[in-house]
Amino acid sequence: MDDEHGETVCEDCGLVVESDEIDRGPEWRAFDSSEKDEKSRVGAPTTNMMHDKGLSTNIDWRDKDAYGNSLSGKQRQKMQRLRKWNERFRTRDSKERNLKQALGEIDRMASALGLPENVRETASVIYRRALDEDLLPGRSIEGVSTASVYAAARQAGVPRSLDEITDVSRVEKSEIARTYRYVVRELGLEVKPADPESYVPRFASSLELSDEAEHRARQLLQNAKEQGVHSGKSPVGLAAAAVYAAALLTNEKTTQAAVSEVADISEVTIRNRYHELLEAEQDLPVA
DNA sequence: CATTCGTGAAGACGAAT
DNA sequence: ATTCGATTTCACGAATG
Repeated sequence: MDDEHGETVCEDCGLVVESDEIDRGPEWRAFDSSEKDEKSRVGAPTTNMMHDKGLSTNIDWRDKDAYGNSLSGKQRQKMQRLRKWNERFRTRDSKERNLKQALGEIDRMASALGLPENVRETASVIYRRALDEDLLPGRSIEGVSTASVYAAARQAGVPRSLDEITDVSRVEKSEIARTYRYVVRELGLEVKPADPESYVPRFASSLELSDEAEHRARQLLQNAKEQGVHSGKSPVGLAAAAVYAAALLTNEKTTQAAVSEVADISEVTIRNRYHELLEAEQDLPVA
């Protein structure tokens, strides 16, 4: 194992057997200590991202015995056969293969969306449950996978909008929404309405706004929350409006068009929302 | 000139029936 | 399955700087 390059290299011949495809780059940013607590996690020993939870037998690809000694020719051939059979058992029934494919999709989409690993884990768990409950018939693997990712991201407090999800998925938005609702209902999943604040960090950093502006945006949202200004309004729109309003208040250069761009929200909606936000701000004493 | 603002019609969505 | 009410979006023109 070549730790420096993250590659698995055959010690005998130098052949690179497997390059590490896992992105080890920063997955999330913590903007204050409370958020850090929210986002950080401690690695669990088992993982649901592998179709067998990583618990099934794996036969090492190296032709070494437990002590690291090389194997004789006869033993090598024997090991080859064992590996082959082991592989067959692992992907034996259709459910297992189904899972394998779905988890691959989940991983792909999660990567494309820059979602942290714990979200992929959650998505995997959700999919696994859906499969166990026989929710699959009549629905595509892709659709359920996508719905799982969507649900997982929201549960983890790092929501992605339906539009963003749609971009990386191979199924229609309407189908994702439909499947998502179905899965949530059938599995009794608890998904609170998305918190507008959880969108703020992403928008703010995309627009390269100062930390101060970002903080203002949060204040505006909390303020609005207390006054119940938001209800039935789109959380994304609220977040976008708060970011825009905060940029104005801190004299930073941004346009409605720019915010609208990164948030995938129409300018009109931003206009409507940020008026409401500023009104709410005036009714309450500023901190 | 770019950006922002307000309007009314049209589409999308969820809830209720 | 359809209807209804609220929200969002689009397209436009006007105002602001």
